[in-house]
Amino acid sequence: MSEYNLTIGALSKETDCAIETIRYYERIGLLPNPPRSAAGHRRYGRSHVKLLAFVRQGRALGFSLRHMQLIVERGGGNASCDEIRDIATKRLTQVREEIAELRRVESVLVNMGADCARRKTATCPVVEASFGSATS
Amino acid sequence: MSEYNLTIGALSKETDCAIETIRYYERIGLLPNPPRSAAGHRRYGRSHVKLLAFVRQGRALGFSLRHMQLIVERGGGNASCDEIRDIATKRLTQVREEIAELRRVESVLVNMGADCARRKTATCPVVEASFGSATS
DNA sequence: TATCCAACCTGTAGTGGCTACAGGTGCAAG
DNA sequence: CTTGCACCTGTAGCCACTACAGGTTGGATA
Repeated sequence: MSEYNLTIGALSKETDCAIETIRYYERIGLLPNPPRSAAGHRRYGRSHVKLLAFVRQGRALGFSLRHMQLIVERGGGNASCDEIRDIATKRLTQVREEIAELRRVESVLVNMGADCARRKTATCPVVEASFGSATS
Repeated sequence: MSEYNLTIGALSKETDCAIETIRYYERIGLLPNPPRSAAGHRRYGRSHVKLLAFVRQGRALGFSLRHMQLIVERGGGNASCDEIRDIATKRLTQVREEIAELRRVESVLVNMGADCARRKTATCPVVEASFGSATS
């Protein structure tokens, strides 16, 4: 039944999450304290793999650890869906803003490159333009 | 001539950069130590405004402070243009990768929202799917 | 059985780029 | 003369890790 046969290294490989990070998550209370072997080594089961994979997926989507903690705590509850959807919706808005901002950045960088390629003067035109002779 | 008549507060307003951040930049050697008034207050001139504005613009484009420091140091030199263009090119690549990644994230979030709206079960389907009954 | 090395353990400090205090000084207006 | 603001220094906190130092354990080999 209780097949806690995974070492922290094995869990790390399965979830593609660094060992240090797993211990960190445990320390901040995001992952439960796993059972220990006689020698004090952590032993994990399938449930831990699922939970950690879930957290990592959330992180990859840009949710904070605080948010993941909130979701995990409220995990099974029935009043939680709205709350979670709210978090997800906010994140979606944020992602779209970030994309818009990065596109602006992209175009600025492209223009910079174009300027740079056009005239190769002694002083970099990029620096020259914004920066002038301001070296104290 | 030497019109160092700007207080740190005035510089902060002109560059839209927090006072604490200005002092931080000075501490790490990115901004030069400005002259001081009799009372020990920092006094800035036009050159500082330009330099700080340049750094802030770089930051807004996603360059690290280390990079900005490098560019500022090499600022007037003639061998610097290639180096700077190299940094900018790398950043452009990175920005494009970030945009691609955020688009992936966006679509995942949209799907999540759709799932969520479709069936409002007791347990959140998002949590249910990835997370199962893993609450230790 | 002795030995070796990788994998584990704890605890602490460092990263980047700020941000937020605590506790003090200076200066001008009412 | 006292109120109140802007400034000063120095330190600690934030997030999410990451990187040690210095020690124990587990399993394979000689």
